[in-house]
Amino acid sequence: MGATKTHIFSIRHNELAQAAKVMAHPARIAILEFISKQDSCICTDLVDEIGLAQPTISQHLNEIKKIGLLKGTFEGKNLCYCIDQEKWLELQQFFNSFFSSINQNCC
Amino acid sequence: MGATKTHIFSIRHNELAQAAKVMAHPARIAILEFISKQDSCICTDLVDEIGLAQPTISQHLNEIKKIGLLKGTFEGKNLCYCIDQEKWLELQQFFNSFFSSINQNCC
DNA sequence: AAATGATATTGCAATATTACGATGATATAT
DNA sequence: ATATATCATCGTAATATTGCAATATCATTT
Repeated sequence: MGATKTHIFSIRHNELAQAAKVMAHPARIAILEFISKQDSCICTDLVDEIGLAQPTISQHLNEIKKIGLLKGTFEGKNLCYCIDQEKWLELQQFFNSFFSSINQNCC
Repeated sequence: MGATKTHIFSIRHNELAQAAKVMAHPARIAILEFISKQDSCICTDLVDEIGLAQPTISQHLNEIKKIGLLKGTFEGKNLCYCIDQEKWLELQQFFNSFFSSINQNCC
């Protein structure tokens, strides 16, 4: 017990949930917003900006990276993380079509 | 350790994250979708439809209720849960404006 | 080549989430 | 009134998430 029973749900439902999960933490919301405001983006800036320890920021970045929302250079010094525009728009549409599909009223 | 440091984030970031959290589980996505398709909605239908135990469905419904997404009759037999249209649209706009604000490209 | 600076990884503790059996509450039917 | 049906709550086990110190990695300086 305790683990989400992903196998009983559709792929679409699982994917939506997984995408939502990435945004289900204020740090990741703040990170996405901060990165979008910068010309180039380095993890240290984020550590200063957000106020969490560097490993924690790194972990959050990884969660965002996992679903393909970040692109850029990922190795070495002075990394440049950027939001993948294409993926971001795809996600926006994904959410929007879900929101739009829930529109009937019954009460 | 272990708990989200909500106090270091803005109210807006916390609210967005909290709303995302509600959708960050496939059962809750499925529940929202199922309810929107029904004329009236009873928890037992959901138990049959989703395939989780009744207390688990009840818990998930509660998470959705907490952010005000459900309205209807909540006591007695044959409950009628419905999605609050106003709140749902509000949430859709909230997400949409967040998605739209992340649109600059740096790489 | 050693030092430095920036990010990643590991390991672990604290807390949150998920799930369900048992039980409780409440409304309707018999 | 008793039985039944439906949903809520409690208690608890299993698992996931969050956060950080310590450490590792890796590119750039010196």
